[in-house]
Amino acid sequence: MNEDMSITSETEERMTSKVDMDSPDEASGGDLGESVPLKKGPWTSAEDVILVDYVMTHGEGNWNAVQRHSGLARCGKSCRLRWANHLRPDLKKGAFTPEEEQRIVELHAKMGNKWARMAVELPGRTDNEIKNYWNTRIKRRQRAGLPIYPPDISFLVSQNKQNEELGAFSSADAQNSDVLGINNFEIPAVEFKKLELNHLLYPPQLTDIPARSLLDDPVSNFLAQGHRAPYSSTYFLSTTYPSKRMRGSESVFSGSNGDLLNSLQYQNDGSLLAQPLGFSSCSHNLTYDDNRSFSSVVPGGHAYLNGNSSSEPTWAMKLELPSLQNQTENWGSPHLALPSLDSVDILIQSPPAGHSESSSLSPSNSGLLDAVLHESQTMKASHDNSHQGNETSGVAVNNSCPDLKGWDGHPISPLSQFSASVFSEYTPISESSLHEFLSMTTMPGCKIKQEIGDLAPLDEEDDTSNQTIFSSPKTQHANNHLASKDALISCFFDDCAWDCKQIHAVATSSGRASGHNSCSWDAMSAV
DNA sequence: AAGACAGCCAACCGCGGTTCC
DNA sequence: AGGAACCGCGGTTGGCTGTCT
Repeated sequence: MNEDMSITSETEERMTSKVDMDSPDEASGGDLGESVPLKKGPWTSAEDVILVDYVMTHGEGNWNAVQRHSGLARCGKSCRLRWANHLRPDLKKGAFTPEEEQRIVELHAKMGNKWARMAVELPGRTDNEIKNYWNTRIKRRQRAGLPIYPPDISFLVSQNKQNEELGAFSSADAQNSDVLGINNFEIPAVEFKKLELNHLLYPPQLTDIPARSLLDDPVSNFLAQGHRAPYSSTYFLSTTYPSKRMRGSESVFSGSNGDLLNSLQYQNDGSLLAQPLGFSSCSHNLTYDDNRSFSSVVPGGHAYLNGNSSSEPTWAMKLELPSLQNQTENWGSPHLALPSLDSVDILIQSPPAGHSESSSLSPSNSGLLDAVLHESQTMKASHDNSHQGNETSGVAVNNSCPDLKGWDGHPISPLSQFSASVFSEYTPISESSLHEFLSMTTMPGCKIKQEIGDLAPLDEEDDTSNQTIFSSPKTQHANNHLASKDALISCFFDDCAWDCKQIHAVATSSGRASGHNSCSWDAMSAV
């Protein structure tokens, strides 16, 4: 279908093609002759053949030369896009599989709107595809009032966030640990320096605990659960369990959210070992009310808005969104009104700047030690405030959305509420913390764009070996050149080629892994 | 049957980073 | 050093299609 739609007939070309000489991009990128207007609109099969022929001959890159050398009346940018999104031989066609969808959710939780990076993790898929999928999905879910992420992913993200924060402080500003109240945990700082979502410090059993189970008896269930959440994926089992990182009795929740979590530790065999660690740096408390449900008392928490308890991970956010800044007062308002869907979108995509900054500051990131110090002080103040008045603010938050729905439409679980709450750990809602927030938004270094990949690229062997098949267009070309051009072109327009491409992708991957790079595309096409 | 609406997707646009001269 | 060219990314647009009313 995609191929059919993207390759227009000549008749359609006449109808839809248009010429735009005014585009500044083409003016800058196109080195064409004065008389050759650049075409826009859908590509024709003839143009595709020309482009494929050119790429197979000259390789990828230097896209503006395509027009010069092949006569294709397309700007370089358009050529690159066409190749990357439709003509590359390794592209996977068809709808996303459930596994891919799950992966996208996880990756988005980890990376935010880093479509290109996500595409690297999803072999055969393009950033455009993923982006379109996500945008559609997000709109649908928002419209339905559902959270963006399933509770277990929210939970993972929230824990990762805590680890990130601790990592930042433990290594970059260890002397400020007293500010955080972190005094007596002995986890080596190195564990925090390299954290990313894939390397969470707890085993899958814990990630898979159905959030709902906590509703009945949070503590005992939390300690004893071994069954799986409905959304738990094999991905978690295969990629998020860094056994080599699990030393004996390491803290599972190396973050700082609440005494319960702080008290949980895992042994190497995955069994829980309850041991209070005695640190609690966060500004909210976990409470266990008469309704036998957890409530996370936080000074703020936009994650609750619109029922989106599973907020966007903060490190995925950009900080320089004017619209976000405009939301500040609403966050600080003691009588929060539920935002419109549009504003929720903004909120989902852009949590409070101060918050984002918090999570963005890792030792490997930008070196903004000042910012770290500043936030240390902020956290200290927030911590103090939480002891003074978090009860009231927390109740307000928890009562503000009585009919929250979970990922699958079920009432939101207390665990996911907790997960959402920890995102908002330093989100201002009280007057004092609002001031902190406002001060953070104007502090130096506030315009950092947080990118998780930049934070934790240090331990890449897991990711690259497990997930990345086509790591880059350049390397892809190195494989492509092995293939016969004719066979390749025939595959492009052959409905049966899809499976070949998948096989090719797998074979290419395994070939690389084993040091065999000579997987022939011809051979695969013949399968 | 037909119009409205939403979903989907290809393509475009603008911007920022990098490289080249 | 600085400007131009190139490249890639993320956001947005517009057209097609399917579904609903």
